Amino acid sequence: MSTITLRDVATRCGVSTATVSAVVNGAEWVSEETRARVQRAVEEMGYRPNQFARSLRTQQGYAVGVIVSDLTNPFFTEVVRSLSHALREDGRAIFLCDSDHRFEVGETNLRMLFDGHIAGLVLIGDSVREETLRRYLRRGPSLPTVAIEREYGLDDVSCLLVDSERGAFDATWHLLGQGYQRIGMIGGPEQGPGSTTYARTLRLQGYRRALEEAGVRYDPALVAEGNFRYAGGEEAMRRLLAGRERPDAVFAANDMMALGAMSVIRNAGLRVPADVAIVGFDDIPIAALSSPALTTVGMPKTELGRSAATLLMQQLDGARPAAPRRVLDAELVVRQSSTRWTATPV
Amino acid sequence: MSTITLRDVATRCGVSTATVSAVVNGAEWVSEETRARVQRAVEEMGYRPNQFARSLRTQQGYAVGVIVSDLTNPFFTEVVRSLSHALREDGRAIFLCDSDHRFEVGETNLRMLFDGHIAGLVLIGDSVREETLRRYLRRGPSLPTVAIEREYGLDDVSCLLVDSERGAFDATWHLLGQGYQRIGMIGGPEQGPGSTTYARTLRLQGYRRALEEAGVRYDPALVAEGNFRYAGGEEAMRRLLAGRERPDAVFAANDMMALGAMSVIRNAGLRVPADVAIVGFDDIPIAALSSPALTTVGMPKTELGRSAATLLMQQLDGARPAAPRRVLDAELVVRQSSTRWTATPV
DNA sequence: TTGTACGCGTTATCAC
DNA sequence: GTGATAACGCGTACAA
Repeated sequence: MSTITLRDVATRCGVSTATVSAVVNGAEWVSEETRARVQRAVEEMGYRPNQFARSLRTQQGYAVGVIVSDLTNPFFTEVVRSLSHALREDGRAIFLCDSDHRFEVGETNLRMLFDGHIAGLVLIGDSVREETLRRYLRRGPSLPTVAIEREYGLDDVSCLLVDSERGAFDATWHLLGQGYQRIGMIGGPEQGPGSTTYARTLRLQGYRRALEEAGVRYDPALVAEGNFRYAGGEEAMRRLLAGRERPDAVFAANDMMALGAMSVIRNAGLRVPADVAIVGFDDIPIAALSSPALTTVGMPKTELGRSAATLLMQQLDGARPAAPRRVLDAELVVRQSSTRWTATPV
Repeated sequence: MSTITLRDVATRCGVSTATVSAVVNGAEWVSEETRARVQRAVEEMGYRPNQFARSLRTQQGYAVGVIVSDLTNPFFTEVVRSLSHALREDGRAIFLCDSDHRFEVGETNLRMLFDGHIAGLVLIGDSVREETLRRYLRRGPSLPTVAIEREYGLDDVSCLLVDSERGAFDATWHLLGQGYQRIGMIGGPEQGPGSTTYARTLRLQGYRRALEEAGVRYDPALVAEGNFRYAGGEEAMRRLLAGRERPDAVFAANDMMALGAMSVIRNAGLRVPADVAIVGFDDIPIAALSSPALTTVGMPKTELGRSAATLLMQQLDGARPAAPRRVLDAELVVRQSSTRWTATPV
């Protein structure tokens, strides 16, 4: 019942541990004959290499650390899902951490991951301050790292981003096209976690650019700060409704907040989209299910996960990434929550 | 830049590695004075124990493996969140795997986890066949294992369950009380992954018991098989609607399916709850947001995660668990999707 | 109360 | 082609 070691296989085959190790790791220099013999023994005895011993020796882990800012947000789980799928194919395990939108938690996670000697790191969302990450990364030979939706000014971190500016522009433009006049926005937090995501900055910019191009004056009173969570959307929407002149449309920087806003609007006795239109961002599965169905900007979630895995694996294979910064596209998905003049759904 | 080892700290303090090790691991026998000195050196030098070396030596990992059957289902993420939170407090990392409702994937995951030498295992949902689990568990000294919502007939696996029978009974009874006559059900899969969850069996039983106690004949034609996913709910509902006499209420074995069913109902031009009422199970966050808001049976998600962590940690501390089987309660949450006679929401 | 020395299972560097 | 053997960093008998 005790575990089978390299040595066990070696003695059984009458070869040395070095040889077995070579076979297991696919080294070139073993004769075809012994290779076959060893391979068979490995199978028969059910030998599995001890990762601890291996990692201790090679000074390099095999698991990939992943820190995600909110496991509760379907956008993130979708990305994680696709990421973990791709990584599994490569035989890599995932240390998953949820930073819960808090830097302290994210940084605790980071410490745990480094203590566990991971092979690579994927940061999804805004879980860790740049300064902290830099400190950790400096400690050793550069750790393959990929950031999703957050740009770090560190050479050896490849960033996987989405052109949210364009998406936000499209969303706002669409609202303008529907005839809405006072278009508000619920943005991300202006400080702390989330504030430095690619998403926050660009979605605000896109919104402003659309207004500008349409010749609509930008009114700061129509922009409320959220926190990318449902409750934050509710709160922000309440502030917006309490304002002097309420908006007749709202673009929220993500779907969770959009849904929160929607509930507040309806609880206030207003109708979506007749009284207030609403557009979100991400296209999480619920967006299509809410009622009215939520117009939103679709993020390439699966693609994000898959690309991150690819980027990471390239780095793991020793290649300094050719393009350490990659930008994907987002696409507007029009549903009922923003189409004023069409019939209400059945 | 090279890593600091136990020995570095030892020489710096002029003590032996054994002493440092003792301090780090909180052994009793070190004098207060040296302890302080060592502790300070540890801090100053930024020493971090090498987990690989430690685990290699102790033959025991520090990470906990978690296999969840569907990361896309908010019920599971909620449980994982709470679990990982509790485990982080204990300084344990989590290897998270998504089995995607497929045994092959789940079992691949299991293999990876065992290769990684985890300290404990948590199975959420139905990811792994009992037979497979038994095989793995037999291989070594018993690995602390907790199963959530799935009962395994293995001595050293503690099972954390929810009394779904009662919840399902309540749900069905509630529908009967609302005056619905032909109450259908969308259940879990009858074979393969999901079929052996606690949830599937008990929710069906509760449904049947309620009918029975109310003196309503059980009609197999009103029960459709689903797969715990949104699409499965849609499909099952389509079959139900295509039946000779359509149900006027449907109890779905989880919320994802309930939501799928709801969309099919509405697309068929029927109204919820006027024409067909619907009740789900789990009380995932979307349930409250859908429109009409979904009546459902609330699972103690946070509690499940937390309890699993506790159970696991007890086992990790060497205690054979007192109650290897623990059953929590579920509670009916009545919302609009099942209340025929009340006004429709604003 | 502290130090010495060995072994955990691998991989890498030699010498054969 | 293959086999000894020395690390990798830590925990822990056991001796002092």
